[in-house]
Amino acid sequence: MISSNSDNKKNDNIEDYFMAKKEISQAVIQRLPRYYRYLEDLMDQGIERISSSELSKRMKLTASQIRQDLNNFGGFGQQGYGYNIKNLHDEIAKILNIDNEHEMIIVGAGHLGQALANYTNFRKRGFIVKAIFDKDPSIIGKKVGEIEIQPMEKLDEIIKASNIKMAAVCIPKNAAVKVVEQLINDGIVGIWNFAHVDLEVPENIVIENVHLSESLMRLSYRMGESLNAE
Amino acid sequence: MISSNSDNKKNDNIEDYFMAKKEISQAVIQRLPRYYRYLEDLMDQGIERISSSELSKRMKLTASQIRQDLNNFGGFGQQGYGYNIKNLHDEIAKILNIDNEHEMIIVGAGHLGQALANYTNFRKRGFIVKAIFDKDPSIIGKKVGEIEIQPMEKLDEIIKASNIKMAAVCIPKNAAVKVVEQLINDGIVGIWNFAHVDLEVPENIVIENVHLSESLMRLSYRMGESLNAE
DNA sequence: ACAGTTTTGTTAATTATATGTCAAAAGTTA
DNA sequence: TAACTTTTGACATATAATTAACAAAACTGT
Repeated sequence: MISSNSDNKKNDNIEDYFMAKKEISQAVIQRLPRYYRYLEDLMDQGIERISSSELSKRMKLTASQIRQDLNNFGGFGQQGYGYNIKNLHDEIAKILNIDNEHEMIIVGAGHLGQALANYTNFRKRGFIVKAIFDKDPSIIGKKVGEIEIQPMEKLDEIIKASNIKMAAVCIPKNAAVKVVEQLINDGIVGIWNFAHVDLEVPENIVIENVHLSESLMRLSYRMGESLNAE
Repeated sequence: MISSNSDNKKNDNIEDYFMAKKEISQAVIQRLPRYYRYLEDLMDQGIERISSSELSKRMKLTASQIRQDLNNFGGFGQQGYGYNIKNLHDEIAKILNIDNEHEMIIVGAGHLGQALANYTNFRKRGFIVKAIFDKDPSIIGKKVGEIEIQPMEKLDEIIKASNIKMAAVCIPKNAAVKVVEQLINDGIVGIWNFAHVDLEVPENIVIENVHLSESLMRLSYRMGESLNAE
């Protein structure tokens, strides 16, 4: 076989080819924040460097997988040395797009919405809750942490007057469908969805689902398996 | 090649072989609760039957995948007819081990713990919160929904006096490691872990992690990708 | 500076997952 | 009832993800 091109990897389209942008698999994206967490912990322990082999023992992965995952984004390691933890941590922060602050809003000030609003760890990672909304008049004006619950009527106005691109949706599924449409019209790009519904959105909009009841069902399933296995 | 056994599928060990228990892949387990949710919705809409092809359109999967997933557990469909929704719903409930009630406790009565305790949807699916615990004396005795916040000192006593096998852990990671050890000693089998740590547990113990900050980071990553792609 | 060790990044092999195909079964219609 | 349609379950094929292997690079100790 004759080829004028030594790079015979499949390319879905010519744009990808020229941009040399390989598609990152969902499995890798899934693991990425976990690497970040482990690197954070290692930094806190004052450790400076780590090999893929040592990290693989701690994370219960194969060293091969770690190296291959990281090499999707660049060669961050050094032969004979391993990875510099601070450096790798910062690189992954860049990849995850958490090397800068993100303003966000929360729609729904029920228990879950309030829990998210109060969750100081998010702020530590640069996620700043700018506003929280609810339709229930009896709680509007109430303070959640440092911010006041706003009526839904203010949603469009507040988003449009800001640079907010991210919204957590913590309302029942029926309400969620319409609100999400509204959010997208207002310029929201990323939706952290806690409603029990798969939202249909244009392809430039990003949805991250947190279906807690599905998680609980998986726990239940595996408990059943585990008890059967005895 | 000559084989005395027409079943030439790989078997990891002789026990699996004799029990005819095929290993269910994580990918399937991941999807199972989603099938359940869609079937529930279909029932609510009063629809009686559905083909894998029609369901595949709604769920954005291939019909082939749906049939293969379900056939891991049995042949629930009928040729020329499809699947009876009520029947399949009930079968999946059995598989997920949610055809009976599960008592559970919540450790940590912070915002998240309280949010879970108040989450009526869980009760609807048969998950009953029997107790909620916290170490903060200032909130002990306070009511969350119908139950009172108990001091951590009562943890062992209450679990041992009951048949509770499931616990949600909503406390900081440092505290979580010790508390989980305690829970396991008390007879807890399944842990719904909201702490930012990977817990080390014996292999008969089941952990389902909900790492919210990792989910948020994935959202952030994908938003970065989406904005770059423009 | 040299010999030996560690460890990466890359390519190849293996395993796992998803998709496509089709005979057989059951439904539907005339 | 007979012809035709639908649809499954099983299996075969294709794609994706993980693990293994190893040459080349950089480190370590003498």
